Amino acid sequence: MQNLLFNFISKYITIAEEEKNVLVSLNLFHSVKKGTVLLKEGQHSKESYFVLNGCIRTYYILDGEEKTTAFYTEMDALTPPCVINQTPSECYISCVEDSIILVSNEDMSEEVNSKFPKFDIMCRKFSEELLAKQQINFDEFKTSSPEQRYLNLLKNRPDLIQRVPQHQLASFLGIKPQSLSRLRARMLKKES
Amino acid sequence: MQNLLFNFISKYITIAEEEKNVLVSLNLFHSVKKGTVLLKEGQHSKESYFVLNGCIRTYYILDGEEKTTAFYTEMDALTPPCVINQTPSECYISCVEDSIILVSNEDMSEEVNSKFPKFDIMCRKFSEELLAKQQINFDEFKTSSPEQRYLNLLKNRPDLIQRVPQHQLASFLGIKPQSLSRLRARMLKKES
DNA sequence: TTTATTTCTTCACTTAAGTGAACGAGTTAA
DNA sequence: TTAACTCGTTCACTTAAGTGAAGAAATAAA
Repeated sequence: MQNLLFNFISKYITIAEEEKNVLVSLNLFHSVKKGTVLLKEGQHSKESYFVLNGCIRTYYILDGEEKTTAFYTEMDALTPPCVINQTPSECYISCVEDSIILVSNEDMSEEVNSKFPKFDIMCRKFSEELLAKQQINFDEFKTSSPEQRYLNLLKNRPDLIQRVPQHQLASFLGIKPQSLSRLRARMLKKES
Repeated sequence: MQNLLFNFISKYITIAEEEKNVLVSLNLFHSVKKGTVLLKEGQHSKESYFVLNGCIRTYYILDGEEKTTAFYTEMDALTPPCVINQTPSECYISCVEDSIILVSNEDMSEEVNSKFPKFDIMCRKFSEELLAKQQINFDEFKTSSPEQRYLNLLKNRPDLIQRVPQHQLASFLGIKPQSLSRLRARMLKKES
């Protein structure tokens, strides 16, 4: 499991054995059960997450309704807005599946950065990459209809459609579960 | 005009006179006319923009139709995805109004970073902030209807509604110009 | 196993966005 | 000044998403 992390890091920087040991000594790995809520609205948090295995999701509760905004799966990283802004959280984070995640908090990352300066460089590269990815995602979402979004998802993250409950998927696509059902029925008809 | 930039930078780091001079010597300021296209689909670019005054927008052309995804106004910064990914651009950038913008390219920023190391720190802080802002924006967009998005815009960026053509605004809100007209008519009725 | 509960689908109906066309107001060009 | 164009609005019509209810299927709990 740790090798997954080191492979990931190697994409950005070269990492020595002793540096690996620094990371291991921090005890970052956590195993969390499906349904566990990692962050609730109103909470203060300094934690960032990195998914090694499984799936977590972010959502809001607006007018008593869950609005899912993102799914994070293998090798996805997530720093909730409330951590960066140092404000109480407006969103929830929970586990869609039993997952193995890496949890780091800001105080810790300062410690890592001092023992392991290259880590800082990696973080910057990584966050630049994230920013671009997010921008593209946003643009794609804005410029397409629910149906196109569903087709995009089928193409880019087909696994999600299998592993995530439909009503969460629907909300992720910006529609109600009933509309997603209809949309799928419509598409099947067209095919035949 | 340069003071606008220095004030902005001061929010992130303290900046000395000599450092200001390094920046000024780079000749970053450009004055661009309304309608000027700064970036076209297919182009390669290493340029980032910072708006001191005026308004620029990013858009895509899909099926011959313009899809506006963002407006950047005073003190907004923009690094197009193609610059980060080093791929040909998929989007266009053009000036909505006569504007004064700061144009920097990647080679230059390396030079700045070496002469002026604190700049790097600023960039990281700034890009973290951007990432969080973008995330919140995205979440807000996803969790609301066109009407709510319009109300949000009225609250958060009322100036945009005045300074930007309706059909660009509509596409920014994810709808057609006709629908925006209708939506506004509907809201006026409700008020009375 | 049986009972709840959650999840997904379907239906009828309402509401809002998409489409194509037409019109007037304002701007630009000839 | 006239003609061409762009822009915003309105209209009638189509299409798709929202809503509330109901039922089937799968999952979890007793």
